[in-house]
Amino acid sequence: MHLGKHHRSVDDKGRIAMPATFRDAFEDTGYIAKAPGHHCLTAYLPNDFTATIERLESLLREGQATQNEYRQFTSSAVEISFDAQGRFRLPRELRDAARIEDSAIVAGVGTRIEIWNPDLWAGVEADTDSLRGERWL
Amino acid sequence: MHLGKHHRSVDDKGRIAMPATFRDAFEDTGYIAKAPGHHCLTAYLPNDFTATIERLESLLREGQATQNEYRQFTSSAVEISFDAQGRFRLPRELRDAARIEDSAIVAGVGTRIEIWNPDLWAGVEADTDSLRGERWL
DNA sequence: GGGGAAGAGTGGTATAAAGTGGGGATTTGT
DNA sequence: ACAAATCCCCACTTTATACCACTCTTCCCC
Repeated sequence: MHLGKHHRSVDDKGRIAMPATFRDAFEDTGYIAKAPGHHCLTAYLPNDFTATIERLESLLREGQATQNEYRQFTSSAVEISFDAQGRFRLPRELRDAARIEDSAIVAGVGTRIEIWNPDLWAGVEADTDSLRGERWL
Repeated sequence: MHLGKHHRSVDDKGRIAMPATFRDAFEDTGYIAKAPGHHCLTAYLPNDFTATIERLESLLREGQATQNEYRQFTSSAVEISFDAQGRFRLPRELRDAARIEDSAIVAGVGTRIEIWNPDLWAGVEADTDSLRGERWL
């Protein structure tokens, strides 16, 4: 379970520090992929990523997902590794897709970890219309 | 598992650099064949290629595939080898079939590696109709 | 509460690897 | 024998990786 929101700088080499609270869950590697719609990126633990791929491949075999869907997800994904300071590299392709420049929000979203452009994340927090917590609190 | 998308130049000798992340999976050789429909090419590791051929031959024996299907796939395939810089040669026949001229997209698509004309690949990414990630994320 | 140690986050530099382009020898086909 | 294609080197540029240095916060322990 991933919780908490962290602001992180992204240097000109695309390096970004994984918040320490999340980093402990990764052993050595992890995966980053574009979220469908590309409003943000999603970071996966190795096990979660392979499980996601298998779920998608299963849908593909059943004809419930398309080859292009599979192409977009797999080709957007990259394996990451951490340097001695706990940073990983966010390829330019992914930074551009999520409109991330020199800083980003790394947010624990329960089952997943998302990486956002700070301005777009502000939009998430401003969206109070859909807040109807009385249904689940 | 092959992941990531790479833009590569194709020089006038038909040479193209296999992205380093994929190249490590090939020992010395690999195979390239036209993908059915010929919108792109598919690169296979030696083991994957023989497995694919065997799957096709099995379908052929069961009458689930045609001789012409078998002819087209096997006759389009070429064995590739890498030069000291990690490049392989894409024969003109295959370049023409996939409309590849002076650059190409090499994409890791999970179980396979595909080689695309950049404009045609843009069509893949523009196909967002089928994106319904909520089913598998 | 103050001092010290450890951890987290950020920035820069040096080195290695990846990608690209080209020349020239050798082979192939006509 | 000639032209075209292929192969084998070499050279250069860009990008990624590994290291090192510094600041700031947090957490102990005295």
